[in-house]
Amino acid sequence: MGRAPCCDNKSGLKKGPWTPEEDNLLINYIQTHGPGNWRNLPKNAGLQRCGKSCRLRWTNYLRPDIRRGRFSFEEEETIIQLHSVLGNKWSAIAARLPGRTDNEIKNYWNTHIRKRLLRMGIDPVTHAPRLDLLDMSNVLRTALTNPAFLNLQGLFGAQSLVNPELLKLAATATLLSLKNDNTGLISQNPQQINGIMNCHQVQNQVVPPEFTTSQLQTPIQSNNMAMNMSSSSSPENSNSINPSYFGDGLVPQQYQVDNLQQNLESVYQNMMGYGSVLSTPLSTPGTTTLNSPANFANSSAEEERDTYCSDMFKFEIPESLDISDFL
DNA sequence: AAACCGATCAACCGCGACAAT
DNA sequence: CATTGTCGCGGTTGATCGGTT
Repeated sequence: MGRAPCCDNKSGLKKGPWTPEEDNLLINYIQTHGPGNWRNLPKNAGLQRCGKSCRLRWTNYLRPDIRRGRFSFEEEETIIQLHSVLGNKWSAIAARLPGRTDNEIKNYWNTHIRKRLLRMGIDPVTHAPRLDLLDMSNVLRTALTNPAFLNLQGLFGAQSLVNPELLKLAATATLLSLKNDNTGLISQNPQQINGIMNCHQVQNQVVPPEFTTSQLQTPIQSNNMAMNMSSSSSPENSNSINPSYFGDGLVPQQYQVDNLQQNLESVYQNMMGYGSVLSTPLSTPGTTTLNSPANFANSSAEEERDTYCSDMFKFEIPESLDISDFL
């Protein structure tokens, strides 16, 4: 089955990095005879290499039309767009990027673009949002406990990649969690929380009146629960939410926080459309936790490209979630 | 100064596709 | 049709380098 390896560890065949002398031999031979017949080329050119190694060296490094240097924004955008369509078809992608080799693109993807997409919450395999609700809650919690860290306008702001629905669910879950914890963080940080809940409203200018159940096919829908939390809370019970939160009032009088949190997760999974990213088999394993505090603290020059790339992954569902009365 | 660590990228390896015989 | 040989692709490795401790 198949063929015998081209480079069968024959004695005398060199491996490893190419020397300038070897490069010159290969270049001179190909300039004279042209590429092709890679199996016989090294013998004819006087190289102690296998044909495969020669072909690789030529196509990936010595070819005169190879374009060296940093990838431009346009090239990077092209790579991402093509990858979303073609997947790991590096040669097909390279065919659309003059002067770039498949190996170069593959390396650049794995060392730069892939990491950037992960940092942006985009699964580099599926090109779909990869938001971990629980991690999001951790981020928000960290923001509340460390206001100096809080730059949510930038975090979720004008170039946000995060589905605003999802963001608000995460924020809500966090707030509910904090409320449940009786940490006092909510009452201590009303401005920050308002910032969390309103930051997307600011950026989108257009804000639908409420988060309607028609947008969600979720367990919450069966409870007739809308996510509009603009009504007043039930001060007498810190673990309950006033029924008026849930829209048409067909919900139980006391909707426990635990149930709401469960439903939030269900909403999240349904909104994502392809199951939870917590368990999606297509998600890249071993990846950096999305939007972890460390990642934000370590913003670097590459963040410029985060902004640049973000337009390709924007969502279009601006919503607000007024929780002012909930505080 | 040395050790360590992560990032980068050239090069290798195995395999599938396909052409030639 | 089966076998063999070549090419090219995609995944992976490992050497090197720069930054950090």
